[in-house]
Amino acid sequence: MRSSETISSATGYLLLRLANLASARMEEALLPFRLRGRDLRVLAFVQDGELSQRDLSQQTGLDRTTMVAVIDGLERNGYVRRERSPTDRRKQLISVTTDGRTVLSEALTALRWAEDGFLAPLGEDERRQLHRQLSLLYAAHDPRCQTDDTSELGLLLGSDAAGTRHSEGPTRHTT
Amino acid sequence: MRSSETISSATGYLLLRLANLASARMEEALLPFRLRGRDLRVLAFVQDGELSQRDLSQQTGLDRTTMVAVIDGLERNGYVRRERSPTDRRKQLISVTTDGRTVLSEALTALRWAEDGFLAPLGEDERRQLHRQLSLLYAAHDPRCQTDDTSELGLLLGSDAAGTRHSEGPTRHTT
DNA sequence: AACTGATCGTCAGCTACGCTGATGATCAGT
DNA sequence: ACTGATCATCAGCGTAGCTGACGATCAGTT
Repeated sequence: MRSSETISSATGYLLLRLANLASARMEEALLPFRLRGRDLRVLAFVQDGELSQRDLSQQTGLDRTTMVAVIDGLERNGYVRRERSPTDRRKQLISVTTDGRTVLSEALTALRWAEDGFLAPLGEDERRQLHRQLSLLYAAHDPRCQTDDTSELGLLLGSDAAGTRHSEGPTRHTT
Repeated sequence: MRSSETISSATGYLLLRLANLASARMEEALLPFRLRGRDLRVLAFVQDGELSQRDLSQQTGLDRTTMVAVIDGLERNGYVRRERSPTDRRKQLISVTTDGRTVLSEALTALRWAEDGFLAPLGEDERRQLHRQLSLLYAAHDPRCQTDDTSELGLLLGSDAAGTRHSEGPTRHTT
């Protein structure tokens, strides 16, 4: 048995390597827009309404401190604006500018091109299937999409258990 | 139209975020083995035969300089050995130790546990489908997995073309 | 045998990322 | 007015990956 096959055939491994490759392509596609991947990610959510940086952090999954830098960049390029919330002056409400809206739209299009290229090896149906499975999995894992009762805890325990208490499973006696 | 839906529904986006989540779990699962994700990745390929660090770099997709550090770590833990090739004394042939073999096997098992947990939200069939699509896509993109006759060149051109010529697509006049 | 160009491993140094912890400003409740 | 919590921000840490350079070694040429 070749162990490389063992690991190459692991779904998680495939996921990671493919994400790497896809990421490279996407970054490349976004280059001319002066946007990094995470910038677009944030920008896309900004357009949904007047959100605070905190909100954006949670929605995008980025760290709150990272968000500062991202917004800085977007603001420097004139894609978004910072405004203190009138009701809660601690918050910075982030709003997209017309420039930002334009760039977002163009960048998303460019991204789709890149994505299409990346997924080209798959047929129409396979692509749809892939998208569906990924969506399901993402919905199940993203804390943002959880119904409040099941809550993060339940799922974490449910699936993490395999990882955390693997003292029952494969153990490693730290020599 | 909410643009967050636009980007959240992008397959590439899902791929990236899921890879992030999966990666965190896998790293966590490997913790007790004193292995990082990339360590295991390398270790798995080491077992395939006596490969040079150069070979490993290409196979795993890691940088040649990164490989030095990875091998250093693996060697420090006694999982692999460095030996100069007798036929080409520039090369370092990396071979796995019995300790390394044991750890690899255990770690792979732990990884499967974690993976199962992560994929739990999907049904049996969905999981299989997902794995299949990912495999296909990976095979199409990874230069290493190409059948030797078609050769790296052919498929690279075949699939890269769609991504490379996106200059035909939406362009951005760098003002 | 000497010379040239290429290859391999290694190292120093740079850049970028994400995170922790602390700080000042602000809010909500008492 | 006081206390505790929340928000944005900043400094700093550790890590990852990459570039560029270097010595050692190989293959081919003369």
